[in-house]
Amino acid sequence: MPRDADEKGLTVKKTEDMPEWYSQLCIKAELADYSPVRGCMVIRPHGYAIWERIQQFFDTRIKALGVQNAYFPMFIPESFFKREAEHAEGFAPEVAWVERHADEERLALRPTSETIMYDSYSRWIRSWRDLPLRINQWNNVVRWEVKDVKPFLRSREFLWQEGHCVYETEEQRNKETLLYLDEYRRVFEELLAVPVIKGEKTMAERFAGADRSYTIEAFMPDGKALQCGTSHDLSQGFARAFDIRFLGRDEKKHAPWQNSWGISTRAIGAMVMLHGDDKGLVLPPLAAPVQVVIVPILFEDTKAEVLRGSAALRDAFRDVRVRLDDRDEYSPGWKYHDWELKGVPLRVELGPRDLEKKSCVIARRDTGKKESVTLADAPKRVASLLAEMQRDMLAAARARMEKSMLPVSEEKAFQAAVAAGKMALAPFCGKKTCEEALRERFAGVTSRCIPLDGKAPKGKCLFCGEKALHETYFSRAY
RNA sequence: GGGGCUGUGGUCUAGCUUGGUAUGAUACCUGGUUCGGGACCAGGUGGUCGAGAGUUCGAAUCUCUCCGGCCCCA
Repeated sequence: MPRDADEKGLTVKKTEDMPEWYSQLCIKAELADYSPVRGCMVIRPHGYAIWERIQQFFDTRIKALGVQNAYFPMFIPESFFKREAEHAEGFAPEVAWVERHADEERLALRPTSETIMYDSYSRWIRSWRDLPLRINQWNNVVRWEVKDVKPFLRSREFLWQEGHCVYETEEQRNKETLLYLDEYRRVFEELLAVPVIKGEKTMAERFAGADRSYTIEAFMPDGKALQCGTSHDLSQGFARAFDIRFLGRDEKKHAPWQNSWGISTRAIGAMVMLHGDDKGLVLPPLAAPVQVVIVPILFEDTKAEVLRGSAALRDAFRDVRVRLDDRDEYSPGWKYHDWELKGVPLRVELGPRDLEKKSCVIARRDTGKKESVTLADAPKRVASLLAEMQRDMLAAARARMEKSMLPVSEEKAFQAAVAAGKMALAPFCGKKTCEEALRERFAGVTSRCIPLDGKAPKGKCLFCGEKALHETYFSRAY
């Protein structure tokens, strides 16, 4: 695609060509780069630092809930993979295989690790005293996607965490599955400022091998939903297939209850697409690797003082992640553009005029507003602006999302809503066959979730006329 | 599965119809000058023209094969 070569910044507007805008943004903001292998990406330091923010936030939370980290192999024997029939069938189209010799069993590159982990679990679990077992791993998985590959949103290999817990009782399991889902909500809303809907997946969208799948769904500005995290109540098929049993308090053998849950680097994609603008990335302060950048305005005669003042300011901002950009080879304007492209939440400008007034200028990335603050007040003001920006970004995104959610009660309104890039909330019977028929009629539209805080449905299923079980969200999706 | 477009220094690109050893911009390096919203001047580094074969005195250019990328249809 021809681009203006002299444009270091984005050459398309977000509203004009969002797929192109998104790809350019990921590359030019140095979050990611292409790789020699189609469908795979390189995560560059700026992108990886955001992933580390996510890891740190979530890892701290789950450890407080009693989860331990571990690591399992990325190669899974085919025989393991096939033990749970529904699971094997569900993942079959996107599994990549390693085959070395004809007489050796081939190995799957894990698309998810239920099978290899549960094989170990069967040896580790003997009695009810071994439960609950709560293990998480931060790892990579491979899903051989063929179409619409994009940095972060869909790639053949991606990073994620997968938690796999085993419980004595169904009640405890059910309760915790939802607890992890709520932790995901916190990652997205509190850290990434991405509002989400918590819900249950319909039968057609359920994880292969689960009795119930829960999801958090975000809504992107191009009218597509993005599944951001899932938490599954697994069927006891896994326990049976991998022979996980425990001796209960009643001195009898029981099959335990399990869940699995995951979020991936896709979270970065959601944040980029939701908050980015025509100037580049906009990072919510808590997720930003650098929260404040100080740009000194250097003139020959005042250079030394301004640099000294800038360094003093940097030291005064010791409670935030701050960077002093004292590079000599770029003009201040060039640096503004560069840091805006990279999404740094606050920029502090310090020049001779400011220094004379014992003040500095603070500019907000999300609103573009600038204000002059005394040097003495700057650290406090920076802290409060960061907190404000974090809140405002979530509130603004939530307001936009709510405008995109539309309850409908007849098929015509449904069609109009999804065509207009909205998320339609419709009464639905929940049947797999009904949903499959619906996908034929409305190309690209799928059920997103049954909201957990939803009301009882009014009337019949919008698509087949049978009894409606739930109000359900539908839209196009990534 | 069918059809179309495309591949030239890191990036974007001219040249291809009509064959003569590659144009410009940007980036990068050096020096100078500048710096309150992408400064400027001078010099410089960097290309087996996607790969292979063929035609020709001579191929980025013509022919064939292969490989990659993008788009449309089923």
